[in-house]
Amino acid sequence: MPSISGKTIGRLCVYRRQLQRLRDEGKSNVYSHQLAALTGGSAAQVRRDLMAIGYRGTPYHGYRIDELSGSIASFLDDPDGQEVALVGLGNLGRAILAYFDGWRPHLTITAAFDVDPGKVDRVIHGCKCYAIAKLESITRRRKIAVGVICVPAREAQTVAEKLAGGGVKAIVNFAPRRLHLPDDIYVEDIDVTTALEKAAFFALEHKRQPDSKAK
Amino acid sequence: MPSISGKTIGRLCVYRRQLQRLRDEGKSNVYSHQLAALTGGSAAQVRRDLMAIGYRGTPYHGYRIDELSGSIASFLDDPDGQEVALVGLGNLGRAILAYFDGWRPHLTITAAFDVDPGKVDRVIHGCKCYAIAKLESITRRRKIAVGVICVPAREAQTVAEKLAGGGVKAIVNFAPRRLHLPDDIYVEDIDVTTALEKAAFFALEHKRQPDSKAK
DNA sequence: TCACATTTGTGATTTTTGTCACATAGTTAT
DNA sequence: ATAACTATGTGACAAAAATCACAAATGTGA
Ligand SMILES: NC(=O)c1ccc[n+]([C@@H]2O[C@H](COP(=O)([O-])OP(=O)(O)OC[C@H]3O[C@@H](n4cnc5c(N)ncnc54)[C@H](O)[C@@H]3O)[C@@H](O)[C@H]2O)c1
Ligand SMILES: NC(=O)c1ccc[n+]([C@@H]2O[C@H](COP(=O)([O-])OP(=O)(O)OC[C@H]3O[C@@H](n4cnc5c(N)ncnc54)[C@H](O)[C@@H]3O)[C@@H](O)[C@H]2O)c1
Repeated sequence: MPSISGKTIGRLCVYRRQLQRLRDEGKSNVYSHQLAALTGGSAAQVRRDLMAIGYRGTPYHGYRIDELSGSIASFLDDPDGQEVALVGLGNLGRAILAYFDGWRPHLTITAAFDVDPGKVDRVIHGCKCYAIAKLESITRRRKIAVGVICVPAREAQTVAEKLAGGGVKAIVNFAPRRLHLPDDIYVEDIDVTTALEKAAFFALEHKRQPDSKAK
Repeated sequence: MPSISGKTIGRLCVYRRQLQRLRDEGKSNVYSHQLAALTGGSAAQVRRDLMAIGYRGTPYHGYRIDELSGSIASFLDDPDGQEVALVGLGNLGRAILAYFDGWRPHLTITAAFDVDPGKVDRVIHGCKCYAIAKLESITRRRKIAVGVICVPAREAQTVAEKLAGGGVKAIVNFAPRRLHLPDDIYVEDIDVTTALEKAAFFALEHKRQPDSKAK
């Protein structure tokens, strides 16, 4: 079975976003090399990725934006929609809640959890905050399969286990800790600190060798 | 010249963070397989990465935590320290500012920029906010080489060009837009939306095939 | 109609990344 | 000593990802 790579999935998300933008601009067709320029890849890469989901363009006309968009959507999205649980309403958690508030209807953060009694039972950015103790029962009852972890690093593992216990199958983890979970649970780490340190390193390289053209 | 891969750089940052934690726990030595378990890689991977920076452990004792930590630091860090400029003090920008406030001294966010007159000239989370018009002159004068973009997507390209114009050499970009910049400027994208959509996809896979053991 | 330009789809190839496996070296126990 | 362990460093290998390059398809224009 020709399973599809995680990198391709990521790029498909990016393609789709750019397609939406092109459609808003009134375009109806797009070439692989245009999509490549917009997303920072190569034309061949784009074609390979689209091949993976079975959508076929037509030579000379490229891809029909609406069709391709729909093709990606039917590949990536749950037609019933998906709910997301977010744990930890600190600075980051609230920023994310605000950002995704009113987001596309098929993927919505519909439950938040925190230990802080000052946040529990309030509605924040359109999302009800529950006590952490209710996490497992609520995710299980509502069949929530996606979680976001925005709690301090020390709490991350515990929270991850609760999410897993509540039937969550995929987690976006902002805490700088490797989560130890059953193999069948997908974890996408977002490590802001590492990203910054990495950038700092490349800036430093630049200072160490003021000439090189390396990317 | 045996240039070092970006992936290795990223992992070195992660190793270092875990080393610090181990040291705080009073440990003085660590084995490659322990570091691997802590960071989610393999022991061989860890050894390869450390080989890349030239640090050598000793069989049976593994690596000395303080030495290795220092080795990584001297490889990654600017001994003079590095300043970072953050642009866009919205929800996300402020969360990041709060998070890195009082961070390790060698990498500090020391200047923030925004268009909003309500934020300009105030000090937020220990960081002075300047008018966006002053970006290029301030980064240039203070030789700031690292920037973080937290402005709305539509403004990201313009801001990126200003950063580049001010001599910034590496950028962490939170806006969901591919930045078009000279090749010698490093860009690290952090795409939260894609991360969430990707996680949602894998959760969905789970629902589509309730059996598979795939990671 | 036919030469020519443009773009897709994909086999072949290259480049990058990660893993294996084992010689080497340090440690312990007898 | 020396046998038995344990862990590193690294050449050889395997897997994954990206790129190349070209046949096939589509449109253009004389
Ligand atoms: N803020 C950032 O920009 C940023 C950047 C990088 C990483 N992170 C990571 O994201 C996480 C959150 O960061 P933050 O700045 O929002 O922290 P924060 O301290 O502002 O917020 C943490 C929130 O989690 C809640 N919490 C604590 N323990 C909990 C538990 N067991 N169950 C449920 N809720 C709990 C707290 O009540 C608080 O609301 C941290 O792991 C941090 O390392 C944040
Ligand atoms: N908040 C999140 O969790 C989140 C998640 C994913 C991506 N993002 C991305 O991060 C960026 C910021 O998100 P946010 O939620 O903080 O948005 P926000 O609207 O809360 O903040 C944007 C800030 O940028 C400032 N700004 C606007 N134009 C500017 C300019 N030209 N120069 C300087 N400052 C300018 C605004 O005054 C405002 O303070 C966006 O691109 C968003 O797509 C945010």
